[in-house]
Amino acid sequence: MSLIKNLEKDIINIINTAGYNVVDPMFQLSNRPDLGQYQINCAMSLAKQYGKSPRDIASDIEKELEKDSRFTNINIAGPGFINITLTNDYLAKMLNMVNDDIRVNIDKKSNNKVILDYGGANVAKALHVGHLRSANIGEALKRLARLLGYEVLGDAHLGDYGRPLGFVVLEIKKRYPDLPYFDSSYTGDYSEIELPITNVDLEQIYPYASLKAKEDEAYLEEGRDVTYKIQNHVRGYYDLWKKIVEISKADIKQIYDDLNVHFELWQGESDAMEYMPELKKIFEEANILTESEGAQIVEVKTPEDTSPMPPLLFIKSNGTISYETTDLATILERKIKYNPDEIWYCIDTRQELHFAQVFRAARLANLISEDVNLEVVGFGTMNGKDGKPFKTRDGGVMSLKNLINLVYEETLKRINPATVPEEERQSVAKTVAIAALKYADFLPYRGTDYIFEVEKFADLEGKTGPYLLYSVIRMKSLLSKAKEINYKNMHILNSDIEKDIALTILNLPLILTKSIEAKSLNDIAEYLYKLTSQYNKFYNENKILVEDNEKLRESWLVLTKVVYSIDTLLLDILGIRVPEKM
RNA sequence: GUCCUUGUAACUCAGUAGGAUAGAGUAUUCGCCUCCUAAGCGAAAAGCCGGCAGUUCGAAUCUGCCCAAGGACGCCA
Repeated sequence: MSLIKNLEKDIINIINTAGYNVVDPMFQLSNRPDLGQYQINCAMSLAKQYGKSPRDIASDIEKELEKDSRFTNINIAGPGFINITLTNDYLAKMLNMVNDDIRVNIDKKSNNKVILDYGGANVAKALHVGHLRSANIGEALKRLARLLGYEVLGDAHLGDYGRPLGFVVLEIKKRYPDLPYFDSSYTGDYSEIELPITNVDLEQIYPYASLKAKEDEAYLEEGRDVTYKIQNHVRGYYDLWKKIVEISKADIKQIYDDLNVHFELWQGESDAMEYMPELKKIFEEANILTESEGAQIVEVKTPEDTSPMPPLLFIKSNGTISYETTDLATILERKIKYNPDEIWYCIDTRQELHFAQVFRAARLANLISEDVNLEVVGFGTMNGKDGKPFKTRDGGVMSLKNLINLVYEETLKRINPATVPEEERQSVAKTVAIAALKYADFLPYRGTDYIFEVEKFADLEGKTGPYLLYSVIRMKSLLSKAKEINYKNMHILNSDIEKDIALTILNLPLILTKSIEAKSLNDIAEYLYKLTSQYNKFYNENKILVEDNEKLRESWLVLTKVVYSIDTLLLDILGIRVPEKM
């Protein structure tokens, strides 16, 4: 158990000794630092329970607290707030423990096995700015969960199936009718064929084809036929589809690599297809399929529902399957292959109803054990300044590549030539640019929509990714200059700002716990800024390396080292890389 | 129409298991580099927390109604 949680436990015991039974003492960092470091707020709520005045209760608790040598400056304020402060010695002692082993500042949460579905990339379709959110949050959530004890498998769950891909293949057929893929007499090996199409072409073909399908009935019909051929593994068509997936996947992987987003599993929707027969059997045996308007559906509405809950379309009236069914097959696939305790879906909140239907159908069919937690981790939409989903000036969606490039141009201008060698400028600028993007995306709570502005992401000063990188690099540089100095122990916390830093450090476990419970990273992003800016203030006020008082210098170096290690730990959780210099 | 989400400083956002004086960044104004990276530090100014009522010792936070914006609501994924 972490130091801060232990402290809380001790305080519960003290309150019990004072004669009051309490589960949550409401022990927290004070928002009135002038009165004390921490506050205990339970006296007011205990008042009703015990029929006494809150101040009397606070006074009883105060008497017990005073017996504990770790606390000082205990006082009661207002209706019954108890303010306490830790002694300097005790605070320094705790910081030494964190310095010795950072694990005393982290609480494990669970050792459940989780499959985390994030990314949301579609084959042959450019990643756009909205994909940043899923990739970012998903990856960070995975890293956070692992730190707190979970075993997590990240799955890209590629959109590689369905009619859009049929249209892409159709359009390629229109443009390159002589390709052997469309020659039924061709008997050679398709894998040896050079396709005259790059990912850039695919990204252009996709919107063209889907627009044309909307306007042209005959084209639509042809597209359906091609889709059917792909899904039934018709030679040539199926092979071309595989080739497209391959080309597109390589490109998608490259961008994810740049973003420091890595998947353990690169399953696609198509991989779940082999589980369809078994899925159908399970649903038939569960006897929950009914026919409606020519389709096979599962009624998932319950009498308690007050909100819209349409039936799940298991098999569409034209005999094809819906993406609800694909998601159900994927649950089955995951159960068989990985047997997880939980499956988390990091998806746009607009898809929540869809997943609610899928989860209900899975429960009705007893597809997966009742103990397995199926959970949606929804994130908000990136909107433009008009409050509508973000579009570029020409009405298109801005690609993630373009956004990265835009920010890159800004960071490149600011790389310090005195510290970064010429040959490293570009790679450093890219790392800084991506840090700026990712951090800006983490700051708002995941569930709410937020307004996308290029200027916000390209901002390099203030509460930004570059600020954090700059500060961490400065700490690292300082520590490397202190290599010759033997520093091991924190002896003294000399000033208010040093104590503030110490308190922030000790509060880390609460932030991590809150973050994993909310499955949001904004508290971690906020905490990083708080800790780092407190440190920068301290850094600005003191000249550490030239300090004559050795005990003080040693303490300052320990403080620097602890802040540095927490910063690097948290940046790594957010999937933000730190360059050597900038 | 039904349901969900949101409304906090000029802008973008935190804060919502009720707690003391509502925070941050940006933008604005003013200070700080002979010394560990100034992408830094400090200061000032900026608010009827959408509105009205209620619950409570105490409400940005909970409840009700209203106003405004966005989203979802069976054969696209």
